[in-house]
Amino acid sequence: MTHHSVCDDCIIGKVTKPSTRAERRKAELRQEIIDTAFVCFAEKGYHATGIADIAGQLGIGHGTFYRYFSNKREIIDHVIDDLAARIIAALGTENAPDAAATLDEYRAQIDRIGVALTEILLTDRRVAQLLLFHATGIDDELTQRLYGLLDTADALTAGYLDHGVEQGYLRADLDTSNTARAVTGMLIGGIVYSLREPDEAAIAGLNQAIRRLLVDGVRKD
Amino acid sequence: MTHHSVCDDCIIGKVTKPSTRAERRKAELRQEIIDTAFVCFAEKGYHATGIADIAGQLGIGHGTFYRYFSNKREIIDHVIDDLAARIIAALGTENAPDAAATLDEYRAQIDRIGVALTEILLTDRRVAQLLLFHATGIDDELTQRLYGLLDTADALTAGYLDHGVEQGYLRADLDTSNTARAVTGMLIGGIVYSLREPDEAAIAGLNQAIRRLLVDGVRKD
Amino acid sequence: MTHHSVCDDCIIGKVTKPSTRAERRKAELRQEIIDTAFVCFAEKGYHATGIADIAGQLGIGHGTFYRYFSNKREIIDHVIDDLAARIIAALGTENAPDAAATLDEYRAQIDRIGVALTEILLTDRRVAQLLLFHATGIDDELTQRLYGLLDTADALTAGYLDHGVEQGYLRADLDTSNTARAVTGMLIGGIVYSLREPDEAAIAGLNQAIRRLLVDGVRKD
Amino acid sequence: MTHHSVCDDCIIGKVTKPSTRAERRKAELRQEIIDTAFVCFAEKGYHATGIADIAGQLGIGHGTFYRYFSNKREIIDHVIDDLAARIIAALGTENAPDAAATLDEYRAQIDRIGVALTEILLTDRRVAQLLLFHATGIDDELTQRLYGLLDTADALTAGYLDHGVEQGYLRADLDTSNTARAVTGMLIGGIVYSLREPDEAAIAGLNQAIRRLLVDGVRKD
DNA sequence: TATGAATGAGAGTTCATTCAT
DNA sequence: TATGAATGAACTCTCATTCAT
Repeated sequence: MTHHSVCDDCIIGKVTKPSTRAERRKAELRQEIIDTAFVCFAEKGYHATGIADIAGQLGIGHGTFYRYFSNKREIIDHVIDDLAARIIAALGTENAPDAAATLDEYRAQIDRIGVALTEILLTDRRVAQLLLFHATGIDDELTQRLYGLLDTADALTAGYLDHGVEQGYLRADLDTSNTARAVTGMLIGGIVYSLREPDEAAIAGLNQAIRRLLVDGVRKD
Repeated sequence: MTHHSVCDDCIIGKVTKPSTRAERRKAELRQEIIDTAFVCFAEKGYHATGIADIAGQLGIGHGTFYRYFSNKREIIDHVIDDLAARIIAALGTENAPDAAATLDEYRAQIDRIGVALTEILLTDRRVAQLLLFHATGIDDELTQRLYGLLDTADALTAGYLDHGVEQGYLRADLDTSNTARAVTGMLIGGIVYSLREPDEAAIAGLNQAIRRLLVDGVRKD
Repeated sequence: MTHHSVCDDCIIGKVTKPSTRAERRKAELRQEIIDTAFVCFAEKGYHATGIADIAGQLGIGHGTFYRYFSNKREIIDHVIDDLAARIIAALGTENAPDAAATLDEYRAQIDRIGVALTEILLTDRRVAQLLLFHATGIDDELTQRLYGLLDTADALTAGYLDHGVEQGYLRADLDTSNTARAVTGMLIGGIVYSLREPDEAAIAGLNQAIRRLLVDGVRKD
Repeated sequence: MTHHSVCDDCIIGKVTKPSTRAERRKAELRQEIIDTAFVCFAEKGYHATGIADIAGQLGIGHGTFYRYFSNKREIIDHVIDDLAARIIAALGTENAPDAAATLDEYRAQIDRIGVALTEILLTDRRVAQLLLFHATGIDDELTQRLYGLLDTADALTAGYLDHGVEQGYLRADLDTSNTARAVTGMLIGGIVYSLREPDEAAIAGLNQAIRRLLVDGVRKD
């Protein structure tokens, strides 16, 4: 009854030939359902969204939904999976944690990550909308998965910090994992702020403050 | 249809005489309903909680609920109001932003605030549980109110920072409002972490990292 | 999850005062639902009957049904219970197995029982309709209960036979329990026949044949 | 809308040439569908069995079903037809009603019939399972067909009795048709008993009692 | 011809809300 | 004033049937 053995036909490495046209169409529709569900959940919330809404939006009969997913509950897992994959893909491309060798390079790298994150989330704010507002509190299991995403983010950040410590441009006694958690908190805070405040200048200001806090701290000297 | 003209008999300044005993009893029951709703919402979530659950828990008929509140929707407003008041009360008591005159005193103050916050949220984790997991995504209006709470927190934090800048122990060019937002993010991140991780030592570690980041920054020198 | 602890407010011995009027009305409605369900199930069958049919027939909202029974499945148990009680009441009244002391009296008693049975089932053929046609094959558990009714009937008949053996007007080596089973079979066969053939004379003919078979056997001499 | 013009390619007298191979294959599959439907209906009941179950069990697409039968409803007719044919075949082979010339031969014949019946129904209890539990109450029309089977059984039994009367070893004034109905009732009662009670000795006991009742009656002398 | 993807009528069930008592 | 019986809109899910491939 565990929902997590989800990715039968997941994201990466699909070297398998597109197979028959029927199978391709099936996979397509399946994906379309996930995408539409994502939109509905993000905009109206999980509870306010009925299967009929998703199906109607897509222009399919609502019975069809159940040919692809056996549950309303099941689909949000797939939606979340997709989002996680999307985010990781967006972040992971060009910013390996070992790319920075000096504090200045580190600063530049942080800038790039900030821009990338902002990009994703301004491009489609529904991503954050769903993850932060509508995916919470549905289920213990789903909550655990969200925690897992958080852990991933923490680990990612910690990787950058660890590298900085190794390279010597970050404090040697830095508690990297806890600091990473704090940083993730700031980032998510920034994302929430971006959700309310569409003004890019304002967002840039907050990004700046976060970077500054992260790099220099608030101490005067 | 706006829900916000809520506070007929709100939090502060209830100088109005206790009036008749009947009226007092009524106010009491009203409060009990709010408290019970808080517990139910926090534990099972808003959607999974029925009016009948709240009433049953309290031992009143569920029709009675509608003599005190006209909506299921309405009550969560009051629950949130109560929580906000509780948190502000807990924070505001002894820690005026102007209490710190030096960096050391500031550091000490931050410690006290951290302890106070931890206190509230470890004492009754349902507070955070509700605010962060179950109050989100119910409603646009409620979301706006949560944003309002966030703003309050930001403003509070900004007050401390402004004071520090004025006193000269914080950087003069500090962007206090954006930095405050970043700090609030860290705090909430910490709270979320506390929710999953009941080990007090771990929480203390994260608190420490947050304080350190806030005061010293991550830079080596 | 066993359905059988059914009779909270069952059939016999209701010495408990009718209590409040509200409670009486509630019990009444409950009974009306059972009766209406009986009618619907008997006429259209269990599967073809929707909760909405029962409620509509009764003129209540279909949500109301669920205030009295938690399941569609649950109500047929109560319907069957009621029928069993009705039948037993109808049979048991005046025909104790020890009422017959001679073969002639036995013959007369059998006549009376036959008449009583015919009475019940001609009065409301839906009873047999439901038990024989629509209650079968719904559920393993329900099937077991029907078997139980059959056993009761067998035991009842066996009682009469045992008494006859004791009194000496029936064969001493009679296998009373198996013969009772055979007799029950004949009776049920007769009931089925009555269901199709409303002509009372025809039914009387079959009754006669059954009695004759039972008392004299088919042997010429 | 009458379902009864069923037997396009029925049971008996299929002298029609086997025609093309394709046609033969078609008839085969058609029969396989009927057989599989029989198994499913008998085991899970008509309502609990989906077309997809039958098709899946057989390994064909469930769309294919509709190339052979136009209805879910239609197929049970064919299933019943098949069963009737099977039973009649099993009974009719060697036990012509005119085979018995004396009471002793009659007794022996009854034994043989009892054995044959038991044989059929113990060999595949699903036959009785379906006929007695799952075919009832589906439809008025189907009920009529079951009644027809019953009539056949009655007529068959009546034939034996008539013959006995003619031969003079049965009572001259015997109401053969009604007695036959009673006998059929006993037989069906016995079958039901066999369904619950797999112990062969118990079944033999009941068979014995039925035969005794039939031949000697319960009268002491 | 065989298939299974698509469909939607319709089922059972829940629960916020009303209102007579 | 407090109650809980009554309600029905709304929801999730099933499955017999159709039809393009």
